[in-house]
Amino acid sequence: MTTDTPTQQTVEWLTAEQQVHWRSFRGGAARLFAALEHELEQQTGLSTHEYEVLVRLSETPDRTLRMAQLADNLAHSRSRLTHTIRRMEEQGLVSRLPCVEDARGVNCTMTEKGWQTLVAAAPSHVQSVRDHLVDVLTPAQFAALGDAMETVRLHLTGGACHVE
Amino acid sequence: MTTDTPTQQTVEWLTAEQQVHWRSFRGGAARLFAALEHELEQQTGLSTHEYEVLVRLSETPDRTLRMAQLADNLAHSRSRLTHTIRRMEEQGLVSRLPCVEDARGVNCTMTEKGWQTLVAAAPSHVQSVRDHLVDVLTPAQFAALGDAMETVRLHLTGGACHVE
DNA sequence: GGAGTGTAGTACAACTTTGAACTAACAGTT
DNA sequence: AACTGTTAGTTCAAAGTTGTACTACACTCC
Repeated sequence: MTTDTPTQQTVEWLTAEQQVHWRSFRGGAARLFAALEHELEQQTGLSTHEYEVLVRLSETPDRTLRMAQLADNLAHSRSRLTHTIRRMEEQGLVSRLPCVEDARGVNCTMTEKGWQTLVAAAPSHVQSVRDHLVDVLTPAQFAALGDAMETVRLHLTGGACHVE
Repeated sequence: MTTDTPTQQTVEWLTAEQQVHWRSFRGGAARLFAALEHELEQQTGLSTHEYEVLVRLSETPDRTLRMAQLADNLAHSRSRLTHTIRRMEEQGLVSRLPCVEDARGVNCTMTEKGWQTLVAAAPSHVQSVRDHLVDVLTPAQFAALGDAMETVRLHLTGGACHVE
């Protein structure tokens, strides 16, 4: 959009250059995530959300996380996570158990099938990430991308939530 | 996930450093887009998709685009765009007219109300983008981000679709 | 030990997105 | 003109997502 709105008070518009960068970012990210989603779905039947759930669980000592931790890590709403985990439970990838320390809580554990599914899916997903992102950029570019987005993330989460 | 899969053939895993960058990127981008979506929704009632539709239309001489062009620009599926435009038409933001040159086609035009809606929404959205992205980074960082994602985008679209 | 407040997770209903199937129209061939 | 293949856009049903409301438990502090 290019317009002069003379009555605007304090908004500082983006420069033409900034607009170009912003669009590249938005468009590139959207297409990248869509491509990764599609390839993972085709090759393994998993959505990237399900894949990420498995990854998080796989990184804990007992392959278990509380629902809320999982939701925070993934930046998903509680409601959305409940649905995702229910579906994954139906597929036998995870199982839910009441939490002993806090009777309100629910522990979500990765099953052996979930683990096998992740091990089977990881190579092709990693390859996709390489193909469309990592290997397309120079190492310095990729590092700069990561650093910049880490700054953005920290700013958004108020410095908390170092996990994701 | 950290595992050694001895039987894997040719997959090159990400280094620890690359994994960190990849997660920062994924997590930062997800949170950023979610935040922008929320703020735009709260402040104007528009979704970012609807906003983007209006932006694209506003940039053409006659505030009109074919459905397919719109879908390509936004990297949305045809089906999704049909739904979005139907909803926007119900709100009076756009209108659809059969295309004269190609009787299969449909021209989507921005109404005056659509234009006014965009003009009213733009300042706060621009401010959000500044607050959470542009002003959080150094100009060099932001430019590098844009350049990197442009490279990613071009790679994904095979160099075509310069518009987005 | 009971009231009030906050947190964990689920259920529900409305809405959005997806992918496949479908209709209509163009374009090239013979 | 009929035949084939392609493109434009919509429709349909299934699946996913959202926000709110709800239940259950925990924490505090009087």
